[in-house]
Amino acid sequence: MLSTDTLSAGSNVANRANRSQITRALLRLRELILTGEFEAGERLSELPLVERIGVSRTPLRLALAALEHEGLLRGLPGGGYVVREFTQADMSDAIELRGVLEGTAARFAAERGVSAREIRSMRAINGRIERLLTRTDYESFVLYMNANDEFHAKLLQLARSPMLERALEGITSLPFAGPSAFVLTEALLPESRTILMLGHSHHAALIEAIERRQGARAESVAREHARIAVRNLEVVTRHRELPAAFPGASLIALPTPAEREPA
Amino acid sequence: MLSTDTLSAGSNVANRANRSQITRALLRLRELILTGEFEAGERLSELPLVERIGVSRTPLRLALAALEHEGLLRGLPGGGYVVREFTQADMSDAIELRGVLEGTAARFAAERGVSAREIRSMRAINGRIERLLTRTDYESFVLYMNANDEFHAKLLQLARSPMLERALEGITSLPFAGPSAFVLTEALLPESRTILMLGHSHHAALIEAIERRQGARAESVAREHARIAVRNLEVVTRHRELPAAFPGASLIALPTPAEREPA
DNA sequence: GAACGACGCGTTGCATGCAACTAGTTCCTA
DNA sequence: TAGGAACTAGTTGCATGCAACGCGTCGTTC
Repeated sequence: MLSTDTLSAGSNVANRANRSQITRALLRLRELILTGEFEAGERLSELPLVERIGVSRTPLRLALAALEHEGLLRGLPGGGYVVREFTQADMSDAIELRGVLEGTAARFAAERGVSAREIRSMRAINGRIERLLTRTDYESFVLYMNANDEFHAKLLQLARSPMLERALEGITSLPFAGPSAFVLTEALLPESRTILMLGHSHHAALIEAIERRQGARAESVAREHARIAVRNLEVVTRHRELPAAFPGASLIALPTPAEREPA
Repeated sequence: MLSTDTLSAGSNVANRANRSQITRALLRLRELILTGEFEAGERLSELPLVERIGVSRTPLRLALAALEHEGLLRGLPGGGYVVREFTQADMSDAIELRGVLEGTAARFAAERGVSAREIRSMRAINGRIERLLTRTDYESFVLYMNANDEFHAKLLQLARSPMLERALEGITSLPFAGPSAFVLTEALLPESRTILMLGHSHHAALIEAIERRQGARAESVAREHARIAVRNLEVVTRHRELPAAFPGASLIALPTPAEREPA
């Protein structure tokens, strides 16, 4: 097809940068899904996507399969994929599961022991978070998100368990289940500072529990910490008029049970 | 390739039965890996596999990608796949994680409530398990495995959480992490009956806790239940001369002396 | 003798053509 | 008029050819 000519100059460069057409298709597809470009439940046919994304069917199919494994798509029995939709119960369960797994990470870290150096590193990240709490501009929220993600990544690392990393990755790959999924939405709420400070104190308790090798405490604190996100989810879904909502908000299914399919 | 002619008659029949060449390749590859046909760490090149399995490269690649998501293969940075190897720590962590997630399933079931009918159904399965414990023939062990798998599947179902199902599936897809992974190995041990009876009593406690809506108890019983498998793993790896060992035993990496840590 | 460059082989990534299947529609027949 | 059969459009499944890449080897040159 001729239109690839116009793309190829750019795409071949991005090609090497992105490593492959598969990656390119994966990133673009994920972006399209998460920005609500497709209806929840809409069928994704290959040929239209080929035109839209600019890769051929082979890498596109691999990307679609990857997104199915990731949970954003659902395969149809007769072939083909549809955009998966999530109920609010799905979302809050996913967040609760993140809490369970992060709780296990915290428990492992406490039980297996971490060096004083690593404790200091955690405290340093949490100190950065604390300083960011006093600022209310948009950029500080972005910096907060980064620091928060860093804290959670570091916690996972302290558990020293590749299997746990894999399991947690399977959950946080869902757009609404990550540790910072609701931070930017939260910024719009009046009580946001209170919530963020609560999170900060959870972090501090988590560090202390790990340092003192209190596994059960570390686990339960991490679980409660995740439930902040459950509360945010409930707030956001109650005010569906909020502008940007949150990543993957377009995938939420209408809560009416009558809408459920007979199959 | 000409040899497809000889295969096509048979494979086309199996084709429809297996639903697709991808499924065919997936099942065959998994079988080859788990029976130890490949070395742990061995590179799997596509062309030799095409000859060996009898499907073309396209569905084979899809199957390889699926096995990577499943965790049995590891993708190389330059392309291609190698058979993943697991340390004993990986295996025991995976089992512990199954306990954590099954514990969450048990807690959800207790917190959300299950009908008396479902409690009876669980008791019925556990009753079948109890009756099978008195028999020591091979076939009874197979029946035991089926009933045990059924019990664990039912437990997961009672949690009523698709997200939890997905997360648990990600763990139990590893061959050594499933609830019945070590049953057949265990049959060879002198203390097997004692172990199986312990498992049975765990099941009974689990049912009772769910019935009484004791979430914390249900969770901790399920965790402890999974640790039976950790103990079995330790026994088996200590006696590496055991014949069939367990599914995926060929994937275990030899522990480097540095990894033997003070208990 | 050592180092560097070119060539060849094996490998994966990708694009595309063809076949099979599904669903919807129209037309024919009872 | 109602039911069924055939046709058509759209879709995915699959096989294969080609190109690019990495790597080892061999030859040449300094």
